Amino acid sequence: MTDAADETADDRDRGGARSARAATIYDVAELAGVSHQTVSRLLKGFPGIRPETRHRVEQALATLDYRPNLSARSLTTGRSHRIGALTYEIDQVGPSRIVQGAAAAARRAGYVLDIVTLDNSDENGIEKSLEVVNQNDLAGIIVLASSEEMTAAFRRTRFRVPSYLSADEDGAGDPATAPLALAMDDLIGQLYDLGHRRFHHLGGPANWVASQHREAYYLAALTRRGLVSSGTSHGDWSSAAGFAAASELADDVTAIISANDQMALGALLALDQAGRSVPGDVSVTGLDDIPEAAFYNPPLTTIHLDTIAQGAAALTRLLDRISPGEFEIPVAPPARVVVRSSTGPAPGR
Amino acid sequence: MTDAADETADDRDRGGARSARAATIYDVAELAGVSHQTVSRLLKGFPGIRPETRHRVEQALATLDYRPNLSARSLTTGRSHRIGALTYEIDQVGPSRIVQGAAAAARRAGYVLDIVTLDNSDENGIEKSLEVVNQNDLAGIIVLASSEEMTAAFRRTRFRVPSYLSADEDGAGDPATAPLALAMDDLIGQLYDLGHRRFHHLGGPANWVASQHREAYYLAALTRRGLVSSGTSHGDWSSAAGFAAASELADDVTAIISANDQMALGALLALDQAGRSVPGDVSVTGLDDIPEAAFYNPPLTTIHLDTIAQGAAALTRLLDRISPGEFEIPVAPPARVVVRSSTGPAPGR
DNA sequence: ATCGGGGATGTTATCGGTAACATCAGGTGC
DNA sequence: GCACCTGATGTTACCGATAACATCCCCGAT
Repeated sequence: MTDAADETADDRDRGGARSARAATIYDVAELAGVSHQTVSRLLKGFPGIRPETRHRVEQALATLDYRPNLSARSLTTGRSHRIGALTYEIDQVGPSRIVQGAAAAARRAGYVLDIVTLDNSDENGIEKSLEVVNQNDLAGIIVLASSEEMTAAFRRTRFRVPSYLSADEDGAGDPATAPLALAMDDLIGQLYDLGHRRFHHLGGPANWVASQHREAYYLAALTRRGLVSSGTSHGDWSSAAGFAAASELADDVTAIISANDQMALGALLALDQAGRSVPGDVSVTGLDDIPEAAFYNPPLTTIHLDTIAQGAAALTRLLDRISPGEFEIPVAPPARVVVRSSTGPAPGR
Repeated sequence: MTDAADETADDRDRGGARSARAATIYDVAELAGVSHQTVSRLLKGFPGIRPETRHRVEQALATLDYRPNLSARSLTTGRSHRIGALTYEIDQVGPSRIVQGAAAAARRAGYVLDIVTLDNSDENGIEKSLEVVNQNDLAGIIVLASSEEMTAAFRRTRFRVPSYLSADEDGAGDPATAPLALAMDDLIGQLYDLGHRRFHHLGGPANWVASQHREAYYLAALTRRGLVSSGTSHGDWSSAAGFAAASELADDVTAIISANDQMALGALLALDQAGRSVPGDVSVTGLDDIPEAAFYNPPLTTIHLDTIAQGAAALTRLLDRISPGEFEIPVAPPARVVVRSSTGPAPGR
């Protein structure tokens, strides 16, 4: 017996309880003494209905506790209100907040998200998952976190509904214009001004679009200052990966730029165990600004991203594709550097 | 323009592309020269079809790339394959993994999860959300993280489909038998053996069922040993709350038992800033064993919970209610104590 | 040769909505 | 006073599947 699955006996009784059969517009029509079409019209907000008739129908609606049958509705209208969302690793804080934002945006627009989590370990999971979402009758398909493989599979697949491939939390990937690139440049610039010259990057998985963008921004910011990166270690976004990477760091590196906060946490611990002080000997930065980052020890300097807003924006773009012009695409606040205590002057300055 | 919403021009082209109209069983039937019913039978695995006919139909199926219209199917069968899931705060690691487990279990059984995230700030959000899920035609409704208010609202509501109220990650709440209670007793016992006598609890929100259970287990474990708790500080599961609570801790407390790992992280930082060493002066424990907990500084002693399995188990119980006997309810591995470096002998021992 | 039976397949009704068209009553114009 | 228009409402068809019932055909038993 599992904890989560547990319940009181009371629950059990209530859980099974339910009304016999849901009322249809025909039931309502009969009770109100009108035709089912009149009911349908009223439900759709059609204006030309006599006040008295309207009242009778509304009464009947309430009496029978009418709820529309969505299957029937989407059968006739030919469009459902479900959106298929593909994502990796929903338990990672970044992606999960993106999903949260997307789900909220969908709900506001009267849609629901059908979330399909991809299993990292499954080789042909992508194709299979794309197949699954494509089978169901969806209003649209959105990919919220993408790898190279995902991108390729997505391009190959012919979807029968509008689809949208979000480039993860990073964006266009253009180091000159992407908001995150600007923030990254700002971050590197601040460290440069503090005297740092040897930088190392803790990247995400090499095949993730987000990793690629983040690394590109990092490299661009270095190049702009005439610096060459000490190297990039690719991890899997986990603290364990950050720990491992930081354990075998070159001695001359004074600044570690991590592609997310969790890996930075691992790096923090590895450095501490190696007897190197942060920020005395090495400065460490994160990316995302998850809520915990402010409570790492030392509190983490990072780049704040509004992932919820990004998820909402991505979903709204899909909605715009489903019914153009109907939705206003929100502008997310730009990424910004948050300076805390994990960064400081380069040693010897 | 938001990062997440961004894409290459290439995406844009493909995104809009889609086939004109999906093939129906009638299209397939016509192409194969049979009746639509024959197609339907074949799709349902009806055995009595001549091999030659079967072949023709399968050919047509493939040619037209047939996909069933789920709306039509659930309209006739009278049952959908969507499950409404209500949860708080999907960005918290614990709940989000529960959702992940539930979603995976649902998908395996051929259902999809329609996730509704409750807004904490919204006072009557619960009623409204219950209303929303109850409106849609769902196969079942599950509540994955519950507060007292949620529990009450759930009991008041008359659902038209099977419903299930998971008692969050904790379970029955019986301090004598719940697996988590056993682990908590083990944890307290180990600290007791290390000489700790003054314990303080960092609890979750007072109205959360999970908080109540966790605190009850904590108190029961103390009582069993003739101890009295120094007190409970109720936080909102966040590191910030843990930080605040630990900042005003009584001097004689030597062990802080947090109800989740994030709050423990906050406590760790607060103690460090107050000049109290962990575990030299104070021992700190978490709960959940999120992946990052092993990389806190010091690495956190905590109770490992398989939240993904719990989510799957909870969902399977709902499925069992939807179609009894068809699903096997998995048994999740029990909770267990994971000793790391944030705990040690009480000072002066 | 005829009838019965059962396997393979076809026909029709149905689910609960929406859309298109039909009807009906009352008021207006001439 | 009658044709006509229009606003309110009713009727019918249809979406794409499944279920129930009907039919057809072939084969063996009598």
